[in-house]
Amino acid sequence: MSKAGLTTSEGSPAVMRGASSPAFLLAQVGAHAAAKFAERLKGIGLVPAHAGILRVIDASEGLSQQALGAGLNVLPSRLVVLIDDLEHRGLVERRDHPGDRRSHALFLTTKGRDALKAIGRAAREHQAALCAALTDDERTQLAQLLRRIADQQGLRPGVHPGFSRLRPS
Amino acid sequence: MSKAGLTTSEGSPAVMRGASSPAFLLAQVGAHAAAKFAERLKGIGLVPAHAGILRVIDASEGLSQQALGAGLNVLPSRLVVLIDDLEHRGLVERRDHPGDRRSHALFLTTKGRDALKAIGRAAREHQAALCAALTDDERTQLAQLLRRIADQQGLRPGVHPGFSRLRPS
DNA sequence: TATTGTTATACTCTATAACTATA
DNA sequence: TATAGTTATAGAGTATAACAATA
Repeated sequence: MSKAGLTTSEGSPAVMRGASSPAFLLAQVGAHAAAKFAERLKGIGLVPAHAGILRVIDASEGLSQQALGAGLNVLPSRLVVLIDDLEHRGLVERRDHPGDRRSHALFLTTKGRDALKAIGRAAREHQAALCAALTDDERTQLAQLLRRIADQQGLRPGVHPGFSRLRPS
Repeated sequence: MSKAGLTTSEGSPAVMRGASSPAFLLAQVGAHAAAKFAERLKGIGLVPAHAGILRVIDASEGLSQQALGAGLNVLPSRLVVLIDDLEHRGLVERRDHPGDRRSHALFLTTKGRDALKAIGRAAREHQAALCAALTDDERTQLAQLLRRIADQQGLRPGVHPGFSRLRPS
């Protein structure tokens, strides 16, 4: 008994005046993309922040938690529990830092590198599903446009502003 | 004394293998866009969900809260406090629904319509700032690519999946 | 005295469930 | 009995601040 039809697909007039602007679509599709990727990671038992951490440690082994947090824009207190997770699951190892007994040196285990590969597969599947509507050329085109926005806006490559606030589904 | 350089802009190798993929960029730039827009709305004293509510009420006045919630994917309990906000600030009015004394009919006040105009201005400024790196043609091009993804992914026009989890700054 | 990692606490936000008044 | 709106409660997640060990 829809008193006013919003549930079904009727041509809504003013509702979407701004809804087809690049800015709104960007936020909308971006949130969808992040949620879908988080959903896939959940299948591996990880959250997006875990993936970011594994990726950065892999890129520069022996990293301290301080440096890791700075690179990913994650607070130290939050890092502790995230790394605890990864360590308990045997993906990451905290070793003594040579020269500074306060800090830890972070390393990936073999299991951690396997997990990283699984994440890579999930990312590729995610991308294929997300961009199913586009040709290869169009995907490149889209990436180039987005990269120019990202550069101009001063976004650091590989750093997701919303690492914090992303949950699956 | 960066033990491992992540803070500054050194050519990072494996860190960003996937960081320039359309999928990651989409999530990254999308989150940035949403945060920036929320920041602008904060200047008006609103959160993104408020803007969505005003927009939908304007599109179909006399709406019930039920219908509104269905249209925006917002839970009834959450709607109550959001509409309370808007009513206390004199932007929205809850009138008796003719024919069903359980439900309310929602209307925009003059102040509410003014707020909507202010939101429109904020949105335009936001878009100009966000897409500063692109020409008009490129913005259209970007919007078209995003719209095709949105359609194929089954996203409803005007409905932001992350209306919930967006905070300014 | 400053810094690394850690722990404890408080705060925000969202969802779930109970409740009322109508239908 | 079911539904609209409301209220209350609990849960998840994050940030802030205090703390111990080391520099």
